Amino acid sequence: MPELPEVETIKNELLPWIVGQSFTQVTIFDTALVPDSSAEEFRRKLIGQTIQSLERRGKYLIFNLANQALIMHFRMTGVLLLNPKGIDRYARAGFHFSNRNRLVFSDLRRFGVMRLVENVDTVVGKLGPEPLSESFTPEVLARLLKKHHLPIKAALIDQNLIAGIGNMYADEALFAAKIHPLRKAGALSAHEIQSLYRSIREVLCSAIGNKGASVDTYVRPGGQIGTAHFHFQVAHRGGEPCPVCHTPIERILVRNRGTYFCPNCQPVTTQMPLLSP
DNA sequence: CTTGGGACCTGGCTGC
DNA sequence: TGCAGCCAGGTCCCAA
Repeated sequence: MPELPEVETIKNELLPWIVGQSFTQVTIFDTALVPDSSAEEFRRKLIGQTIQSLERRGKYLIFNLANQALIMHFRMTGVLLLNPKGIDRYARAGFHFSNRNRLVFSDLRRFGVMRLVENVDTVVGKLGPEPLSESFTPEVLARLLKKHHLPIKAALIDQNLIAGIGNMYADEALFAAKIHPLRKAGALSAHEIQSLYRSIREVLCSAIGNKGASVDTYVRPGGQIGTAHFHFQVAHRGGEPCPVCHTPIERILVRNRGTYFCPNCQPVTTQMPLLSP
């Protein structure tokens, strides 16, 4: 499932191929992909436009055009393939560019969405801060979590609080910070928030370094897998021994989302600091 | 306002 | 062997 590291990888690897190019041909195979307009209108508006720049905001990929932006969201199973050999059965849209490169949006579960907007804020305006930006500090994180009573796991994946963290990286960050996923967001200590802040940034940076996690259908634009999932400590590892203490990793539901954690390393209650004898 | 739960979608897996 | 039923999860929508 493309979360921040996966979309960041897609952006980075696509950038040299399509920035400065214009759309010469657009084909929509699945009209559900463009909920805001007809396929024909979408096609007509896009053809001839030049891509000025490519950026990521949260889990959104933004193609900046002259006076508009094409915004894609991959949801769970969407992928962008650069010059694929053939068209697979899950292809939802195809793009041709002036330099003869092709891009195919493929999406098994059909949750992915593309929008063409004048103002990107109509789509990404309510997103919380970018966790890897300079302006995201432990103080900002503390302020965001302060007044909330929801489980910290639910807070981390709420895009309006912090942008880009999804189910698997939330579990990884909480494990690294030794925080139980059901702890109340507003009840974390200053020390725990410091630790969580560092863990979020380390987990995301490391995943970007590994070009994302290919746990579902995610592959990079060239078709190669990302390797971040090989380094997962708890995510999708229910029943396996914790890499730190060997306690079996548990799976619970938090807000109806599968949540993996180590019951020993991430205790429900805050541990009192040990006093030396 | 905040929080929680279901819907959407389809392939893969489990169990009868 | 066949197939019903459940599960995966990002976001939207609605209810409490």
